[in-house]
Amino acid sequence: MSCQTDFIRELRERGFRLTAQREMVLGVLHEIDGFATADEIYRRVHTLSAAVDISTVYRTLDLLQSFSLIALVEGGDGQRRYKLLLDHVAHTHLVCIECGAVTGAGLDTIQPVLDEIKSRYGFVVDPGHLNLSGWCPQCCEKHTAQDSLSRAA
Amino acid sequence: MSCQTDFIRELRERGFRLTAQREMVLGVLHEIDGFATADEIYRRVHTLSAAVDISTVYRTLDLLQSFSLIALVEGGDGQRRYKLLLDHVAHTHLVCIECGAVTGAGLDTIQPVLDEIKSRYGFVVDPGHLNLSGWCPQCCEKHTAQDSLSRAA
DNA sequence: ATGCCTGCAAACCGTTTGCATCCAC
DNA sequence: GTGGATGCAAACGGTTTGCAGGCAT
Repeated sequence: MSCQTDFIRELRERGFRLTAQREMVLGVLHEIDGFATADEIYRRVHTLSAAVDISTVYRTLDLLQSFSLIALVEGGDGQRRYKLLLDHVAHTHLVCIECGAVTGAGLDTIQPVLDEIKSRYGFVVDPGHLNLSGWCPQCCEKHTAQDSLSRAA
Repeated sequence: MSCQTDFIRELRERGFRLTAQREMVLGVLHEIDGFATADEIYRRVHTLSAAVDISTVYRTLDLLQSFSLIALVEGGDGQRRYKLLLDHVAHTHLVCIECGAVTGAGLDTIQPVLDEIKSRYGFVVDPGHLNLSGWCPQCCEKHTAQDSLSRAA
């Protein structure tokens, strides 16, 4: 896996050590191939080896983040969700407010917006946090149905 | 203030009561006219009347949210920030990952992106959560300076 | 008078941290 | 052997909740 070798190379270069725990966290992230909470990652790792602590998961996630190997979104429910960045292309993530589901989106139209933001406000949008909140098709349906109900009441 | 009357009307209509605490929270939100954490709001309210609890602030914010009178962003620091929605126009907010500062942005280019998302993914972006994370001009400067330092090391 | 709303305090939960031990180097 | 990494457990901080008393209606 290229991210695996990336990770090991980064570790070596910066003088960090390669441990079984770090390999397992990375493996699980790769296996999930999408956003997952620290707890979900922890539980997956735990099935591989019971002797892995949640704090180690957090510390490894911090490490991966410092290597820019993962993206994170702040879920509306107060939990952070992590995802392996398999490529370094800017991806947009659509985060559902209701159910927390995250969908990846390839948007051709987003770049001009980012350029506009940079030139007008000097604000640099982080490609690793390119997230938009709203309602996924399923919840959107429920939401609008609810709205018309409460409006009728 | 129109939001004040909106609020009172909503309260009356839904059978809720108008209390001094709720008025104070709304007043402070109006005074701030930008994003603030629950704690910041609490402290401002506290100067007006020492006998107001943080839990009441949270409960009032929940209420305001259910009335769609406030917007909220999940800060990168784990704190939520709230803002009175004075108009119902879609505003974009630029949230700094480093310092948590929030800047409002009027973007002409954003609408085509939202349309594209809706038509391609059926995902409806919430105008109240239209936030982009990244680095504000100040932190951006620090960040890039740090990067070149660590790269040099 | 009624019951919604509040203050208080404790619980909650995701995340972080201190420290003794362990193991990759 | 040495110091970075781990597991354990406790602390932390923002947010939520249960409950008895208070006040808007």
